[in-house]
Amino acid sequence: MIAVGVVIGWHDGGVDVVLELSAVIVAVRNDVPYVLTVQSGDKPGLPSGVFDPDADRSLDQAMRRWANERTGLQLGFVEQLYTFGDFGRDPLAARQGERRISVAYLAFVRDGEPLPELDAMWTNAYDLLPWEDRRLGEPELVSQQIAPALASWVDASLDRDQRDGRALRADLSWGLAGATWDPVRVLERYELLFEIGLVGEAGTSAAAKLGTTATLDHRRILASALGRVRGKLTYRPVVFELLPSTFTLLQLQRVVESLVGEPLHKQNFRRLVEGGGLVEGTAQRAETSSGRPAELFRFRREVLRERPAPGLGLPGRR
Amino acid sequence: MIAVGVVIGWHDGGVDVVLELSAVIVAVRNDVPYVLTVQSGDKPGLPSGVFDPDADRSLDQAMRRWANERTGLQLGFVEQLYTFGDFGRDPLAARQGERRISVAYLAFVRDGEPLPELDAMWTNAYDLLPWEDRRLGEPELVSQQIAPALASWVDASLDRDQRDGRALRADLSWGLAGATWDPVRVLERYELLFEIGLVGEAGTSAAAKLGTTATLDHRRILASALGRVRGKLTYRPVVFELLPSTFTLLQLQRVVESLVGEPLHKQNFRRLVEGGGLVEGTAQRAETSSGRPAELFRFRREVLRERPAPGLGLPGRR
DNA sequence: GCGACTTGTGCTCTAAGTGAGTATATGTAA
DNA sequence: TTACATATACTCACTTAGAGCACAAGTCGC
Repeated sequence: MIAVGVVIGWHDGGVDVVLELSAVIVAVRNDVPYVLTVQSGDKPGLPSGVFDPDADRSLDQAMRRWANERTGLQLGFVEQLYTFGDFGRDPLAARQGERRISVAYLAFVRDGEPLPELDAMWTNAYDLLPWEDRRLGEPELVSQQIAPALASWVDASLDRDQRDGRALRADLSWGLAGATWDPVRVLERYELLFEIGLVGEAGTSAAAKLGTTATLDHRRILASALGRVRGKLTYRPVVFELLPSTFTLLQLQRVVESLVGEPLHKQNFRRLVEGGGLVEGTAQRAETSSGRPAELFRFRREVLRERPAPGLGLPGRR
Repeated sequence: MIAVGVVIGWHDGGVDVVLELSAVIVAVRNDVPYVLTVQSGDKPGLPSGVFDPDADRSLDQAMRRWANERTGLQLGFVEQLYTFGDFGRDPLAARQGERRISVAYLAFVRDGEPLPELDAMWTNAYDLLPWEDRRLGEPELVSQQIAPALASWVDASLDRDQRDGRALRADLSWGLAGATWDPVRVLERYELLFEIGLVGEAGTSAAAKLGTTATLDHRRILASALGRVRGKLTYRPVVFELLPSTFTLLQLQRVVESLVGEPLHKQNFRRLVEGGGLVEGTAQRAETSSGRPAELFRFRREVLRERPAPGLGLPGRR
């Protein structure tokens, strides 16, 4: 038996286990959250590769090195997301008798980083998950396609119990029937769409596939990542890893909005951010095209010392 | 080459990769948070085992099945925690040319579940992490051993920058110098203790080893788990997975306190929990030994529909 | 039966935080 | 100079959180 690449896993009658790393690398530019993707066959996918135990002392380190080698990017914030190991997540590998277990990572790079080489490119995260962008209000595809599909899925229940369960899930994750839309529940929403066959990955040949279909379960991984980012924003000052060292408050707000997918109240956002001690003004002003020029701010590291969970406890919408 | 057990990983000049699962199984009884441990040599460790790709379709499922086979327990809430893969986390395996990657899970079982068979036993989580229990105020070992050790570690810095960095880390994670103690930062605290050699796992032969030493990095895993539990409590109604179907508000409060490691304000706790619609009274009262008998409450499932993040947004201490 | 004690439960008061605006400042472009 | 656009200050009503008082309803010892 000869190892091809790094064959990890060998098991009597059964399948091999291969451990790989996947990365959701995020950058924001012009109010658009981008994810680094590579072309994988005819579909986009996340950069991923087999973990080499000889090269790295830790998974985090493996992540950084490998991302750098592969794309030339210098990662800022890096955090492990989740380990995906469902049977069937990689049918191709399965056919070759492999079980691919993927440790997914979330990473940020600042706008302005050199463009990645190779076949990698930046893809608008909302091309992949269009229903998550509500900055201009609820997108049409929610009311026109998703809501009706959810309704008929609920109706197709076999009994009362199942019906209640389905209705609850649908309402909760999509903020229907009086429930509040929770920006964080990205994964729940994706999984529901998967279940009712509205995304290409589900294998349904229906015409109504929402968003750009990605390889394997990479959109699911992206959904986890987006949910994590949205949650993290509120209790850790991670946005600043996406911004240049100085920025205007509106810039900051736009980046947050692009990630959260909802518009924020400008004055209150400013109050939270300034009052919360997250930023401090430099005396400089930004050069501007129209309107009153804004002051440039910088992140205040000291805030970490003062407050237990210094995030942008998001102000209400609008 | 013959597989012994499940050899996962085979690689030219290098080490094999073995994927395993570890479980932090939590139950609360008599105001004590217990963790299921197995004896591993002379030290306690978390139950863990190699992942068998042939047996299970998903890691979660593998977790449940395997925990049930191994301990006879029926798990309630189950959640993936983190994947640990640092070089050196399992020196024994390393000597045999293996790299053991462990996917750690957090799980709850209700008090009253049959005691596990085999060599498994319930261990007080605060025997392993004694500095995390502040229900009776800050434990002595913090002021007597940890704080001084941290201080001299800070003093031993090479330059100003390092000193500032160390001081910040110490203050933040331990709530010193005006910072607030954050119950969630369990992992940060453990890692700091590890770094300054106050825990047995660090290999230091010093007399001042705090808490019961566990095998490998299992205490680190436990620390992640405890941090996760504490965080989760505030925004998801997970405590109820640890309680019987009906309970008094004080019982509920005690369970929360035991996990959070801090005393809570009784009246405000009640207000939060009742006012937040998390529970509803049954008309029954609990049989009591002394004092006015309390009403029995049950968890209100409907709260999920009403509020976006129904946790016990902990009331202030005391 | 009565008071001491224990636990449960209702309510108040204050400070701080949030949502939603109005008003004013300070720039650019026609 | 006016129209416009953005930045920034400030207000006000309302909700939530921290802290504590007061009273209710049991048990226990005498």
